[in-house]
Amino acid sequence: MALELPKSYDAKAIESDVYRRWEEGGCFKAGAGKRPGKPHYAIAIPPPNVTGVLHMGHALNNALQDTLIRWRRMQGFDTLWQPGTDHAGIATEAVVAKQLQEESTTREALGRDRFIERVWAWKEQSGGIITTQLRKLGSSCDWSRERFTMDEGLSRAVRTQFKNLYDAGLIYRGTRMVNWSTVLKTALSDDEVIVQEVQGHMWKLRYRLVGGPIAGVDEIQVETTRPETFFGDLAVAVNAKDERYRALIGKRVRLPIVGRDIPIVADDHADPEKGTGAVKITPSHDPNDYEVGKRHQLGLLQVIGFDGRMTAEAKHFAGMDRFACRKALLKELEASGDLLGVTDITHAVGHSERSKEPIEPMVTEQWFVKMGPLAARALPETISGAVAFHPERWTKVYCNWLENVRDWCISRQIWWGHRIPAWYCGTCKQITVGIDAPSTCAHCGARDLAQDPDVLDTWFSSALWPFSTLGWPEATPELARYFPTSTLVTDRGIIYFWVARMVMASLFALDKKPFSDVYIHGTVLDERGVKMSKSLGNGIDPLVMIEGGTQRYLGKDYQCSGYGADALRYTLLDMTTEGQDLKLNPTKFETGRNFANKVWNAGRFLLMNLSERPLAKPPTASDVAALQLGFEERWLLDRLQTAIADCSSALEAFRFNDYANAGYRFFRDDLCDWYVEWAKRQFKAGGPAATAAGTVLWYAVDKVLRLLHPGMPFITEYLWQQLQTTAGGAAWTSFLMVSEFPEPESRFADAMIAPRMDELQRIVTAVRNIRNQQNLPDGTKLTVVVAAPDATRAQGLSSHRDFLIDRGNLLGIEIGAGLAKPATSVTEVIGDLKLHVALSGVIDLEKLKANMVKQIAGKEKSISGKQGRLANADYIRAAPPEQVADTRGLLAKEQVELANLKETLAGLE
RNA sequence: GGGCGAUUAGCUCAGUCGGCUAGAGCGCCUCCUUUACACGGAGGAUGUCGGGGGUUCGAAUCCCUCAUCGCCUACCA
Repeated sequence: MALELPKSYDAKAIESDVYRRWEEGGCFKAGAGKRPGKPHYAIAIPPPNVTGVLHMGHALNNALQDTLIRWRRMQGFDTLWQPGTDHAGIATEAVVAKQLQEESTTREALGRDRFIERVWAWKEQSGGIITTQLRKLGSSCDWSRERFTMDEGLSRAVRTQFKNLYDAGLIYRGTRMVNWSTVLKTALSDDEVIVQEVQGHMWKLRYRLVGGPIAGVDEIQVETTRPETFFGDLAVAVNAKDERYRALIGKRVRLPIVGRDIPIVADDHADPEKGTGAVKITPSHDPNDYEVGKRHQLGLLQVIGFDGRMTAEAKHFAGMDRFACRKALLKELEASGDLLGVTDITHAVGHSERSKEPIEPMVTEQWFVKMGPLAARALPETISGAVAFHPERWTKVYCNWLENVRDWCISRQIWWGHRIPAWYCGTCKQITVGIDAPSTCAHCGARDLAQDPDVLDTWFSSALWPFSTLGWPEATPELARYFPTSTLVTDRGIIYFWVARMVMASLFALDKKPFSDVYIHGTVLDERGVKMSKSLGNGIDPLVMIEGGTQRYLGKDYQCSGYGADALRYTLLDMTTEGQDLKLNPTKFETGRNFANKVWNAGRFLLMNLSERPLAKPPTASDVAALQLGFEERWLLDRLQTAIADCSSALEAFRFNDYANAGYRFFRDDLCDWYVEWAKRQFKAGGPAATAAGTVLWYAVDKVLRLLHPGMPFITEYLWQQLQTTAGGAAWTSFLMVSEFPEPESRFADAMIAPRMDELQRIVTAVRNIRNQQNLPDGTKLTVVVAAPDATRAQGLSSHRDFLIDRGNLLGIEIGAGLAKPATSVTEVIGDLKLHVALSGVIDLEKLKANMVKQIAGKEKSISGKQGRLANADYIRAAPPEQVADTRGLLAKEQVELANLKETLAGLE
């Protein structure tokens, strides 16, 4: 069976089967694999939009979460990775509205109830594709606990939180200026507005003074980028300190075309340095002007309607789209001579994130959350470190936002979402807020109640996600067991509207933080450094990378045979360095594919050998310790301990690339390149040597599969299962996924061994280098003389004769103190050793000399640097003594090496 | 306007407390189809650590400054 493994790893052939077995084995369930005495570790997934499809950002986000949760699960923690999706109010409503449009109907024609039914139907039918896609990544979520923000339980959580906030005076209804989308016909929060730099114009308008000139002045000039708002002007503001206009304060100007008179008021909003120093005030359509209007009791005058068309106040422009109106109006103003000029400018304009059109600030009655007290409660959690950001720099960004937070507009004039649990009394006009629909008015007892038609901002329910998914407001066992959650893994883009609001919501609802650590990962960019997005055509589909297909990217088609989820995950982990952005292209995943293939083949090699030399059972540390271990085995075991420690500490610190690299280095360099090659000789030798090699190799492979598993779950699980069968066991009866993550075994650690192996490796490499340099084929057997400085060194090296002969592919080796250089030979210097390689053919002397000269130059540079340092009294005084001692020791070594090099060079002349 | 990040090999990036001749992957050059793997092995070449100044015995690393790129943020006169 084992021998039937194909030569190349084909992820497609195993991944779905492995995932199914995990699921059937209950491995994803909360608490799977937990061991006594271990704490809980929980992650609440950032719920993707139910309308969404998996993109590379999701792949990264979930690869990181899965790595963490698998690692903790294997460590025996009581883990929960809570999955689910978000109803994404405006986004989802827009999708269904578009469908209706294609059917030549509208949501209004359908009516509220039927429209919502329609959205649900759509959600049931095609929603949730993304959770299937998450499974293909290998995500080990507890799918039995999947939640949706509009589930009954979560909806109840929303109403409860709303009522509690309302009762606490932290939710209010008020008339405010909000961001208005004329396309979506709803208010938007600041977060749903994206500010874009656009090319625009600044027009200068003339308003004439009423009643003739004053001090020789008969007009006032104002500038605007939005002339159509002028119909709503209720004043012109000037600064009281501005000499130019002081005499005009209190006078009136007449608006052209409409002929309405408005006052000139003094207000600090007018900056004498900016523009003409006089500002037209349109309280209904500009946030600043709204404030000015309030200060001077100017009232309101809406001239742009909620649909973006001009109102009756715009005279003969009424009914015209605001931008068409602008154009027509400018013509008239120009004709009347009231348009004094136009300049091109670049300015920042807010656009609706969803529908893209410019936002119109509008004065409307909306629901708001009073953020000040919530923010004040949230700040100390972060300042104290109870909620810690990684990388740490986001702490400042987050705190800064909390300190300057503005009230949050939470009502949306759409239908898909949580309807605001507030009822208006037809009798006393008062508001009754309830978790369940009240039958009578709480104020007057009347029965004619009408519920507020609006729904809540999607982020209101998202803010409750870490605890609403656990059953809050019920005191469920899950809430007691997994809350607060442990780590939140997310993108910097939603620190404000999601992370901060979860902290505030959680502290308010439960008086507990929602999580302890927030890991902010980078953004996925294309190879040019531009953020990936569907509309730009620079996205890379994770599923195409996993399963294969054609990837259209930056105008070119890439054929991908399917790298597999592990390759995708490994590559992403490898690139995840402390929150830096990731520049990707479709071939980048070869990194992971190649490594996965290497893992596959190492597993194949072990399986082949175990099938020839079966062991009674998978080896434990004690089994290994009971063997007569050779130097090479002890070296491998020592390196393994380092790898285990490095992987663990990297994951503890959210250093995903270090984790990936520590595993890679050990696997590729130590295990494959050195130990496996050595083991081949041992297997050939047979007997106890073969048994020891097989045992140690299995032990090491078992450990390294565990180490790699959180990052590359499929291949490691599959190989591990194959290995279970080689000792007569059965596959799929237990799972690597829920078995123990390695911990360092101190009995296998030996600090003396690595430097010794390092020297042997340098000797072997030197021989290979000479072979290559002299244009000898790899297979050429060579005879080597190692001249050691003394008998002790010679003796020490002699015990590694077999290793040197095998790895250096030598015909013979002679090791001794002060051995003479053979007649025709090439010499390489390795520290205090001289390595003479006997050669029969023609020796390329020039190459040797050039190489020697280069080495000498490098050595001399290094030596003179150290000599200079040691000659410096300040260095001796200021540097730590160990440092100085190290420098002295290294210098002495290098001097011996230099002498050897020079002698060798002289011998070549 | 304010804030943050980045700038290290041809490309993509590591480099933790300032300390040994600055590393990896890809690409490149040479050799090797050796019974785990050519998605491989062996060996090799490649650096003004963005520029300038400073602190220090010592700077890729700390400070100042300039430049370029990116992100976030700001009341659209």
